[in-house]
Amino acid sequence: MSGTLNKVMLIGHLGDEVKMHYFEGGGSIGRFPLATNETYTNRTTGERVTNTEWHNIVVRNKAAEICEKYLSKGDRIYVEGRIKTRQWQDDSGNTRYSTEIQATDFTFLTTKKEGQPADGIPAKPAQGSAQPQQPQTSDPVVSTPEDDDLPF
Amino acid sequence: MSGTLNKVMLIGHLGDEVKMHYFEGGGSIGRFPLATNETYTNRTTGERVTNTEWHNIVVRNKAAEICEKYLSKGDRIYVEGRIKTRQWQDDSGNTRYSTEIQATDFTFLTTKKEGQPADGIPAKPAQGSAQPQQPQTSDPVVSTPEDDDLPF
Amino acid sequence: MSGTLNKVMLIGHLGDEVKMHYFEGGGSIGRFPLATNETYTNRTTGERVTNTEWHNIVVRNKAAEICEKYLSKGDRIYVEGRIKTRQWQDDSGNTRYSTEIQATDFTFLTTKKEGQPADGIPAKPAQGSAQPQQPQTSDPVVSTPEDDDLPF
Amino acid sequence: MSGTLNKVMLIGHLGDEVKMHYFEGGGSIGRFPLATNETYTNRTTGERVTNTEWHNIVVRNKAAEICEKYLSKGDRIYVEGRIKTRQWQDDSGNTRYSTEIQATDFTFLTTKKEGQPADGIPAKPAQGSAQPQQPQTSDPVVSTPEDDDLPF
DNA sequence: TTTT
DNA sequence: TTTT
Repeated sequence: MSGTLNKVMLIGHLGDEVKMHYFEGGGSIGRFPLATNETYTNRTTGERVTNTEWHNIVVRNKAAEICEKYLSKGDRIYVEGRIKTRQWQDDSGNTRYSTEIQATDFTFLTTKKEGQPADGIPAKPAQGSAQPQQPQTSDPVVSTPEDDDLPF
Repeated sequence: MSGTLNKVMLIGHLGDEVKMHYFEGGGSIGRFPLATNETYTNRTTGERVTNTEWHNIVVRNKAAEICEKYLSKGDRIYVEGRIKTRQWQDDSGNTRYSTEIQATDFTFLTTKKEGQPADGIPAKPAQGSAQPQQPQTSDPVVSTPEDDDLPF
Repeated sequence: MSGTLNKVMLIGHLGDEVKMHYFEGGGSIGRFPLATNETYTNRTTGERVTNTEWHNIVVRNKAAEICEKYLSKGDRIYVEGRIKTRQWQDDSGNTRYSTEIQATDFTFLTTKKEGQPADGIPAKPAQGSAQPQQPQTSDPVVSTPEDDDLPF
Repeated sequence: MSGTLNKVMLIGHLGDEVKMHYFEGGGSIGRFPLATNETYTNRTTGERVTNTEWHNIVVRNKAAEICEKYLSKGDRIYVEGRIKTRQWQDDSGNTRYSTEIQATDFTFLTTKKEGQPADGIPAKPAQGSAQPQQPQTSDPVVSTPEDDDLPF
């Protein structure tokens, strides 16, 4: 069942700090809002209008901790991931939907001042492999291994 | 205001027919649900589980009419677009959110039997340009020109 | 060192069979040409012209073996990867360049007839992880783990 | 003729200034090298190695002029486009290949100091459409209209 | 030839 | 060398 693709690529600015949530089993999840902009030119008035789109970014485990450590409100980041719409029942019994971007890769685009890794963070955290005698290639982007996903 | 990117790329199957809506000014909009799949292997039980993600695709004007004409429920399509979350107030006065994919490009991936264009639809419909003496390059994908967007 | 992105996404048809090469250490590499098309409308003559672009796809290890097993000349596939230009000296001492697409993910788009996996191939081969009590999420696309890259 | 996709997405730094070339018919072309990085950890020695990949970016017409005006060596940019491999015969009669990225969209990622548009450049230059009474939506990224392509 |  |  497949032959499908669900991919999102965003470049935007953090609208707030990364909010972490830690689980008993040792896992963690980080969330932050990301803003992208779109510009209109109203054909009637000729004025330019900017619309902001907010995306709910979700990162997990080591990647989440890296984000929390190095990202701040206002920073620019490239995020790659997939769209996930969760649904739940509200108090009135209505089905409600919430769409998130589950991040799988990201790259920091804000150049930080001091001894901060900005871009140069330890890529592919926790990929945890050990094949001797061969170089391990890692992306310039930080990838979140599928292996340590949590069950939600 | 910008330096941002809001891009979605999906390959999936139509969950229903394209539903058209025509406007007085001559514009039109088409909507259809698109399914992408994700596969889990439950680590405890070892069984494989498939989750389906549904995306609300929105196409406009000529592109919408092409989709309505050539796409059917079950067909596979590549869709490129941007994420747009609209909000409105429900009857109880709560703010509700609905996330759509506003398609900017697409390619039909289902091979149709008869004299149907399947892939070979007239690309870049209504791009409406006329620069003489030079070949017009057009993408293999159908692009929806920004110019004929409607105000919503 | 980074903050960069090198990503290629292709949908095309195989121009030939997957050619495998096996290494002593147990690794393997598969290569095949992939065709994408672009359509021109010549503005002077009004005739439509199709240009074909050929991409050199390179897949490694388990992913290569899956490709060899299930892909044939003419099949359609989605390939995600990165651009890599290798250079070498030709017989005349000139520097020559060859650009390849090193595949990191792919999805088969040709629906196969019989009991062939077509889409439903065992995703994420060899990701080889073992974290108990949690479901392993895997993409609908087949990912080639970075860990088993070979040194070239 | 199609159902194919040829898409490249890069974030990198300019290795040199934008080199312009103007044609008699009024068209223009801009070229610049773009660097992306990839990081290895050599499994034997444990040392981290950075490999740089150079991409030949080609931009046309108004987009080229915007690039020349606002981009400098070292600047970071997001480039979207397609892969195009050109071939020609060298002096020895050998067929030689050169792979370029024909840019279709881009976004400046370097924040400029002074009154420079950096990100806020006039998007969608020369899209040249005139549909009254409706807002024109334009991407945050600069798009190069297909219409003014030149015949090479 | 870029960047960190 | 693919596909429509």
